[in-house]
Order: sequence, then structure tokens, then C-alpha cells
Amino acid sequence: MEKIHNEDLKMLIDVLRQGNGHVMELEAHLYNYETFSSETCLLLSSKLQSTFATAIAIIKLMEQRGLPSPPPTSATDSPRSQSSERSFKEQERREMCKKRKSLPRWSEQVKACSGSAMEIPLDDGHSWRKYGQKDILGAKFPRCYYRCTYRHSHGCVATKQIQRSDNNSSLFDITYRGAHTCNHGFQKPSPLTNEQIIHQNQSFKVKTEALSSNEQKSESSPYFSFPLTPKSCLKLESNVFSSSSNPENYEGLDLEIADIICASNSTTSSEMLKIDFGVEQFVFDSEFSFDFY
DNA sequence: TTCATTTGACCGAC
DNA sequence: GTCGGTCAAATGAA
Repeated sequence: MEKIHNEDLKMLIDVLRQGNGHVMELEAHLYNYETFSSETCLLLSSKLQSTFATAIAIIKLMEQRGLPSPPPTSATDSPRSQSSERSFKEQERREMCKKRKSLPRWSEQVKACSGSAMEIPLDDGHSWRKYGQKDILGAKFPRCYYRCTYRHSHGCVATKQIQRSDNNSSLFDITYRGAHTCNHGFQKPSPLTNEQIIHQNQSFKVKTEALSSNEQKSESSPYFSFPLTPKSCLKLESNVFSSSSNPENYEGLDLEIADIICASNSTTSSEMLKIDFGVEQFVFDSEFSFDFY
């Protein structure tokens, strides 16, 4: 178990405080029959969902930070001239591989746009470039690999995998890895038609796949579920942090955490969201207290 | 000519 | 050795 300091917790509390604010807002809205609208409910629900995802991600990062850092590898420190171009590239590739593994990962299940000749999942607002396709063992359909178009120009590490569901070929499992650090290509997701809304899944789900085995075995489901209001009502402004998806905009925040906040923001309109954050035990500073408002 | 997609090869993890 | 993820050369489209 690791000791967590107040400084890290402050950031987490800020996120939770916003979540609490959204709950109160939602509650107030529910009791106001004159101005009630499902649109606002969905908006607040999305904000809440984002807040949960962000908070969990921050906790995970705090946990990781608490662990002893691995010793620096000599290869990365050594001058490039001492190694061949090939070995340098291999080293670079290994580093990238390690880095990607530590990136936050979450997945969605999206229904294909019916009616079109090529039934493809809805555009998520980002610009993606396909870089690979693989036949997956035991899966009927191949898995497609996409990375951000601005990977080279802006060093954006975001990737996603799309795989058609075996059971329902009109469903696509989309796994995202890493948040966008580019400012390009983010636009309002395509609005859904009424028909598509009807076919949406009936609830939001947040799955913590990397929970410890004990937690997995517990009686409670590993999912958080949120009742779903028709998605057509969703507005783009439904981000828990109202600024853009660019982590640079989260001034003062740790870059990794800012990335996660962006990642969670970009998933606020997901039909089904699974977030891969392992959370273990923490010991809070004795001085620390939860004071919402 | 430029940019995106396809596809076989390569590499690390297990 | 197998499998999943990525790379990069070849190819196609605009």
C-alpha cells in the first residue's frame, strides 16, 4: 500500500467536487417541472460519467506514481552515434511499446450506421488513419487498427481498434488507447437519427477491467450503470471540463492527468463505455478531508 | 504528386 | 511457438 499526499489528492478532489456539483444540478433540475427537459438530464448524466472516469484514472496514476520508478536504461541515454540506425529504431520501438502499454484504455460498443452500403461505426470526431488489420483468433471478423492522423506532425499517440462483434455483426467493439494530444480533427460527433437512438444500448456502463481478483469475485457487478436518456439530446458542451480536448489547456495539471481528462471528455457521448483502470488500496493522509462546498 | 489503405513481415509478450 | 500489435513497402485514389 502506498501513501498518497494531499497535493495529488487536491486534484482528485477538484474532479469529485465537480461531479458533486453535477449531481446537485441534476437533482435540482429533476424537481423543477417547469424547466425540466430530458436534454439537460442527459447532459448532466454525461458530465457525471466523465467525472467518474476522470477520477478513477487520476487515482490509478497516483497509485503508479507511488511505486518505485525503474532504473534508467543506459541505451536511451547513450549517444545515438554509438549504436546503429537499426538498433536505435528497435530501441525507440521498445520505448514506444512500453509507453503505449501505460496509456489509459477504454472501449465502446457502437452500432453501425444502418442503410449505408458499408456499415461503419459512427465518426467519433477525430481524424484516424488505418495502419493495420489482423485476423484475430476465435473472431469471425478481422480487427482494424487506427492511429491519429496527426501522429507524426503533433506526436499524438492516440490509437483505436475496431472489431465487428461476432454475435451481432451490426455492432462494433471500439477500443481506444491514449488521449489525443493534437488539437486537430476534433469536431462535434455526427448526430444520430431517431432510428439509431432506438437501437442504442439501454444503459451506460463503465467497466473497471483491471480490478484486483478479489474485487472481480465480489458479488457486486464490476460495472457502474447509468440510465440512458435519448442521445439525440446530447450537446457538445457536455464535457465535465468545459475547455477543449487539448491537454495543454489544463494549466497546472500534470500532463498525464490532463491527457486522461481529455480522454474522458472525448467519450462523454459513448453508448457503452468500459474503462481499463486498475485500482488498488490507498492510505490517505490523516490531514486530508473531503469537503464538498 | 500526395495521401490513405492494404498487406506481409517483424517484434514483444505470453 | 503462437498471437496480437505495429511497421513499412506496395498499391490505389484523388
